[in-house]
Amino acid sequence: MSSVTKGAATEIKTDAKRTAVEGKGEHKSPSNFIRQIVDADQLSGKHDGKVITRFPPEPNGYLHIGHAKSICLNFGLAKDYVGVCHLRFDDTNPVKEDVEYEESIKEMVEWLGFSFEKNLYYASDYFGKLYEFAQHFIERGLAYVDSQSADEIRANRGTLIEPGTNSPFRDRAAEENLRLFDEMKRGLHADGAHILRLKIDMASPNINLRDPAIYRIRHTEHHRTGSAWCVYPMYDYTHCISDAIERITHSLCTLEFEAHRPLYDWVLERLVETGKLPAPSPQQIEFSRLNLSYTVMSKRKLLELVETGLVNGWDDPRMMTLAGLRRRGFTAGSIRLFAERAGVSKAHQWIDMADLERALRDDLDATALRAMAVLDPVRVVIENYPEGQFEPCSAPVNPHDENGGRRSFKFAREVFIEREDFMETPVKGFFRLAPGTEVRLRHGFIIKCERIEKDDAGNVATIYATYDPATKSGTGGRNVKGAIHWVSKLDGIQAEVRLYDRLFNVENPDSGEGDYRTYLNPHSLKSVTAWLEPSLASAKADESYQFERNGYFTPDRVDSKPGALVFNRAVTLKDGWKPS
RNA sequence: AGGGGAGUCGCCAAGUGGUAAGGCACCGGAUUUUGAUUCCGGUAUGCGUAGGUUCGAUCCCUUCCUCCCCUGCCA
Repeated sequence: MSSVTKGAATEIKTDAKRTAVEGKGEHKSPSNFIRQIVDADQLSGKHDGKVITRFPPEPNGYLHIGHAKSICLNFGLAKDYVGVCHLRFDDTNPVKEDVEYEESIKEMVEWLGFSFEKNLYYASDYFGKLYEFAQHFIERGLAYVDSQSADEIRANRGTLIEPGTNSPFRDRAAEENLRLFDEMKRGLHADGAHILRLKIDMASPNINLRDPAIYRIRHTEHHRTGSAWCVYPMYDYTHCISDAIERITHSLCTLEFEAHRPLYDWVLERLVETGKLPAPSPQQIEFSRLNLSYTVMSKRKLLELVETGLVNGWDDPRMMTLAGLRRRGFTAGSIRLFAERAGVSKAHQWIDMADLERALRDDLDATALRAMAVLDPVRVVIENYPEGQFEPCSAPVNPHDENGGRRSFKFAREVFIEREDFMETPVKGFFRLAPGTEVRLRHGFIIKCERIEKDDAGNVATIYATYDPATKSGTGGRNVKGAIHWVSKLDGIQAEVRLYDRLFNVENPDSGEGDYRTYLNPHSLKSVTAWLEPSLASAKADESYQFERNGYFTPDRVDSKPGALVFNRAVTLKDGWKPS
């Protein structure tokens, strides 16, 4: 039987491969071990051909790039198999959760391009059912109320190499357990006075099976159920049951839950065998977490960065939160592309920040609107161009889109160019502007540097040049090797541009050697006043621009206002110039 | 009386008995009014290690090594 399954699965795989090669339209994701499991289940008809996954965040913080991987995996898998993916809030611990987080999570999942309108669930909606099931476990002698203190329980749990010892309350009669559990629920006991535990095996080599706690007393308002409950179910007990209630077929989670799977299965098996839950049960499958170089990802550290003011909030453009990435100028498409390129496996994944940046460039090159902007301006005076006149110039809004229209700007006597596009004594291979040499002002004319003027500090203050009237862009005249961007003083506008760099200056600030905060990059944010071409005056947040030869920029969704624009640099363009 | 996982190119990652896909990075070359993009071409005699089985091993068996996770009334 297994060989039949295997052979057929191979055929399907071959099919998928052919589609990927031939298919111009629908994009097939690459194979991975999870898809193999799903393929096998499809073949055996285990779930009647259905694929139902879920993304189950606890609303206790903001989503980051690591969550994006999980979101793309779960929603992507459902989409590819014509199934559905639930968004389920795992809201079982009211002391840590808040609607603010819930709203942010929903917003970000939607932003990433995934829909959950008809598939929004809450673990808290199952509190009633979960409580009934707990009584059921008690009645069957599979759960008991433990009245030991937290310290005692910890001490009796044993260690990694020594078995635990049974609680003195382990053999309480079912009736008494039921009564106590009811009292716990009715608020008759203080936090910590009692706890409900599954009765499994205190000597199990898997510590998760040493009578795990499944209900604790918490006299706390829950953001959805208010004060209806004062006992709250715990993760291991809640998650598997929630999955089963929703008929999740494949429950994907990260590697650290591997040791919890036997518990996941234990709970469900016992509920299925008495008909409390339907078969087949969902299957938990673990994959490796995403780690990114030059950043930290743990909720605790992210929170610390925000609270100590090391960054400006959860949506600081340097943060790897989804809110931060969006504000920085990352597109949803680029994050989906990144997640797909990263892939899924059980091996530890250490991905370079450069890969994220590369995905953004790849996504934006095709669609970003083009404009010229001079970030570090130096003045150029065209001495043979009369004052008070101008020459209209234009350029495609997007060179990859012939129907995208054109933008206009004016060439005039005074323009600004990038300081780094001029060298007084050019190194070998430099083909921009230098004394006596020519360069093209992109979309404009060829100019020649005649002489320069310096300020008291010895910096170039003004470049005096002449232009060749016969070389206007598009007229088919002669050309030169270099072309640089520029903005004329006549119609250019000024704006703040924020230049971001990685937040940390070491690959793994989390390595454990010293405080990660000592590795903060002091130059992660630099603000400049730039000259922009006039078409940028109407730029809006959520629009991505390529500042030609510079990088991709987007108006800051918080600080940018009409007339007082603020742009964020999401990423630079690749710079292939290496002086040699 | 510990248990559970992972090791395939610089970074990811397919393949799982028939002689190492792909992406990113990198290196050439072509085109280019963005030193971008695009396009062509190149890049693992090798799959942590040492043995074994086999006509044939990344894949099966055994040894060893390295790394990660688990002792919350967090998820």
